[in-house]
Amino acid sequence: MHPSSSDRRTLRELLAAEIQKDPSIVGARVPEGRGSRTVDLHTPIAPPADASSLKPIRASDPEGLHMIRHSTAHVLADAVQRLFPGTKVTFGPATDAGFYYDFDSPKGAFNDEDLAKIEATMKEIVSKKRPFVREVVAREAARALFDKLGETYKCEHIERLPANVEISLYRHGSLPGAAAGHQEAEWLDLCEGPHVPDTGFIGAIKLTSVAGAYWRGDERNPMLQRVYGTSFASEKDLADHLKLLEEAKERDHRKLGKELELFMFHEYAPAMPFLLPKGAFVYNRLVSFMRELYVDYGYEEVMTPQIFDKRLFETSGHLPNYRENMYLPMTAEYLDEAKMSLSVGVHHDHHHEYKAKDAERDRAVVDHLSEMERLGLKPMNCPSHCLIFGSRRRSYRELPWRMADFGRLHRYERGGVVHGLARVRSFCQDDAHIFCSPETMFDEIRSFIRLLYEVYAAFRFERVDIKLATRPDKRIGSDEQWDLAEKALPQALDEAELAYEVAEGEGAFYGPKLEFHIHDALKRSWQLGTLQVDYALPDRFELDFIGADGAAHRPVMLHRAILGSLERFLSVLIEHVGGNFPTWLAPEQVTIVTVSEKQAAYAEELGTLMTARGLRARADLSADKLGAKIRAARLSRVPYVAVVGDKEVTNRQVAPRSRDLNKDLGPMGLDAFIELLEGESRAPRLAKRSA
RNA sequence: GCUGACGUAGCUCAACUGGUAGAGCACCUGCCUUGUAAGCAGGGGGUUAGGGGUUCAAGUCCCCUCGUCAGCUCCA
Repeated sequence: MHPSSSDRRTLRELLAAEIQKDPSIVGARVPEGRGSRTVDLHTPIAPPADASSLKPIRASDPEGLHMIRHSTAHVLADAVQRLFPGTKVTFGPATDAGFYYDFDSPKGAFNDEDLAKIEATMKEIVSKKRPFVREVVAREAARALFDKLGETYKCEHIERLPANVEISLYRHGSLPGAAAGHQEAEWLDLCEGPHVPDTGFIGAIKLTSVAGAYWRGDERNPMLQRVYGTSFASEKDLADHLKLLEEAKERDHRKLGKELELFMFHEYAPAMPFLLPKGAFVYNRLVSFMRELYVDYGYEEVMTPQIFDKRLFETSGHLPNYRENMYLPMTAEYLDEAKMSLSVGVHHDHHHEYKAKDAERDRAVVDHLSEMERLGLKPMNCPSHCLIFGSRRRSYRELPWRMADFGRLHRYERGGVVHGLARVRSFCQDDAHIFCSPETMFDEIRSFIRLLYEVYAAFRFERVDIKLATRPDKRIGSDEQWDLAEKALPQALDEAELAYEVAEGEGAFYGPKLEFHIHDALKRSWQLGTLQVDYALPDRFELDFIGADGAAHRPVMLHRAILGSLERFLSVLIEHVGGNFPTWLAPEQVTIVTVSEKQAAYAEELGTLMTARGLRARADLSADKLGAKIRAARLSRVPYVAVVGDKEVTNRQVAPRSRDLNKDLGPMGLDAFIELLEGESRAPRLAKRSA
């Protein structure tokens, strides 16, 4: 399989002239197939016919940063093996934010002190500017080498590598002789690259944390010690990154949720949020915003039960496929246990004390438990919606039917995965299911995408990335159905001129899906919206409608959400705006503060007036001085503070101060100020569609 | 669920190797009558997450339970 090495040359040779001019070149994008591949300077390739097809990568490019980080992971492993002899290495890739390396260390977990020592050693290695060297070895030689070094994980990995893969090693200079972890002059790792030319390209290093991680990510495997870190081409880039982390910490919705009294948690209902008045306001405003849009987009809202007979979830397939996430008050196993301990149905001839009365009582208990055993809390709305659709004969004239539901859902999530409002056990989605004929599916997808963009624009999410998740290996439904569904999704995206990425095989088992990822103010990506095409549930519930031809047809069901979980959306929104809700969402829009107690009556009058006009105003009549009141209002992130002193009382004015401009706007007539607030209170909408 | 760390007043955090639980903010009361990010004084507030153990003595050491955090895995 390997091309003969004689005609291959490294990029260092091929790009020699360019590197001479620009020493920051660390590799290139090399055309391969329809796309391209990132190659470092160490790796020989067959020279392309057209030398200009090699696009140089500099240390400052994203791919260059990736190489820097991957190289830093090697330096990390080098340092760890030097400081903690006996430590075995496993994998150490670069990630979006940095890199990590997983170790099997006889010492166990590393502490902060260890991290500091490791970091110092890494810096020492980096300062030597030692070159990375790539070497191709035969499989057996590699096997023997890592066997000798006692690197059992690497040996296992070599075994798993496909036979046609070239096995390469990367070495870089460690400290002299026996000090190196591998008892070699140079630290080496089984690695396919790419790496920077020398360790000097690593401009700044920071080890951030340690955590346990399973070998190969499988919880049945031994736990390894993962050291996380990040690195950059320069100290300035690192400083910028750390500042961003600091900012993210400041905006953490759990912190702001507490400070701004938006929500709370209690150990009596772990991972189930309590929305306090202010948080509940924002939540309800989100719902009312969606409802306004639903009017224009032709949705109808329904309300459905919380608790169901489990037969519903048998029909829908949730019990077989989703059981571990469902809240079941009583399971068959518990019922059996209860029967055993109550000894119902067991003869008690030798127990005089177990009387007929006891048996009767125990049977009553079991009857009650048996009834409980039939129940389950809904984890999704779709089954109820199928019941509604199927409740009577439907005509094609009723389709498409866009059925919205803000019903509360309960899903059991494992203890380690819950996170503030972002991952909870009790939540609500801006959920809707569109029942339509296969022929109108395309139009529905198109209309949904327009709605989705209108919603995201209202929250000023500037960038949306779309992923198309296609058929997984394990699936239901016919290939024809899948073809149809997988054709409709990209067609709608193409028409809207939206770029997307394909995620092969990541669709739901019942249909392909679109995922909509937004970028927040701190450039972090979150999946919010989703659209799933489903042929399976209509089948399982035997749904049909009478077509124009008088025959029964099976509808297609589109599962769709834009905000996703309202709780999660709230967490994203809080962090996106840093707690500074825009006026239309702010639980309190204006705080009226008095200069002295003399203006109290006027302030109260203003509060009443504005509240009557539908604004959210409050008068702060506390004994604090003006500065203190303004400070308090600013800390609570109110968009406007309306200052009233004697001058304002006399002229029926206010002196507003804007949160977003952080300045005093000067005296303003009362009506003008109310108009300003009313204008900002309307949710942002796109222009109506023409026809 | 697993690995590790953590849990002290409403919030943020102190209390050296076991030796009388504190501060700032917030809250309440009073004084000040105030002009754009903290006026002054006084006061109330704790079974140190819960339970068990070791000890003359436990916030501190050990065990269990619950919860939280960082990861792993999973996901809206």
